[in-house]
Amino acid sequence: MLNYSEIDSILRALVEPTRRQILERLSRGPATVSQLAEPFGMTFAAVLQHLQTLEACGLIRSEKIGRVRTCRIEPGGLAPLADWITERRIPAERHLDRLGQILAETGQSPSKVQDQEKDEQT
Amino acid sequence: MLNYSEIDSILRALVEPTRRQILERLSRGPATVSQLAEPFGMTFAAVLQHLQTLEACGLIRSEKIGRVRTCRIEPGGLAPLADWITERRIPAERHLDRLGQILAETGQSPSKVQDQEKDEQT
DNA sequence: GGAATAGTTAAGCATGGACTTGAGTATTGC
DNA sequence: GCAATACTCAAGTCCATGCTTAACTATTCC
Repeated sequence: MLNYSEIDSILRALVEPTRRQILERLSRGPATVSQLAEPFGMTFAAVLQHLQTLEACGLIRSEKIGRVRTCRIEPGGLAPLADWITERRIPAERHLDRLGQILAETGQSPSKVQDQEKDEQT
Repeated sequence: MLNYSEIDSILRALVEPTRRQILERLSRGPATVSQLAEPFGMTFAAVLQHLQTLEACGLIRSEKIGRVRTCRIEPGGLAPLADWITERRIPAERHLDRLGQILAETGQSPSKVQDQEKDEQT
């Protein structure tokens, strides 16, 4: 089973538009904190907080050489969320398949079919 | 290009743990508002607000028959987010591939390779 | 028709998180 | 050494959002 709080921290990181923009910028190549802060109409400190959030949940990685910190995408960072989505899409689609199948076979009312499916929750 | 605010509304919906739990419950089959509210230690009205949020961004669908509203998963609801993730993973991985390739071919320092890649931003 | 049920809406409170300010530290260039 | 650069940290403000309460509507059962 997947780590619940990992998904939580990734979603909390991605929900902020500025952080998504930072990710887009970094997906085109590494950048320093100054370079990342420059295009945004906000303070250096604010961007730094976003970077810390992104790094804390494993979406980016950074390395400080001298006084310069360079940030880059953590390649597998989005994998947990991608997996979470996959896990939630498959049951939903299987459910639909079974529903359609049973309806076609028996011609029962949808409510009766739903009652049947309740019993098979795994 | 993908609709920016669609991703935004989906992420805002998913970031709330209660709403993710509601989705998990619904992925096992349809449920009424009362049924969905029951397991949560919060008021009916609060759960209703979550349901409205989920429906507004296309993650669930609901239908009212008589005085009972039945909710179910909207099968394609997570697709825009899944696509967004895919689009962001591929460039990141391609970048890594190119970096490795160039390093292997030329034996240059990583910083020089990064400078080259900056110029080819599309 | 009237009570019970199922849901809906609006207003207000409380908390979390984004952002700013301002002060501080480490590194580099002269 | 000292000024400039690049970043770091802490405290405080402000606003969005989750939750509650309370009043309301529509439907069903007797």
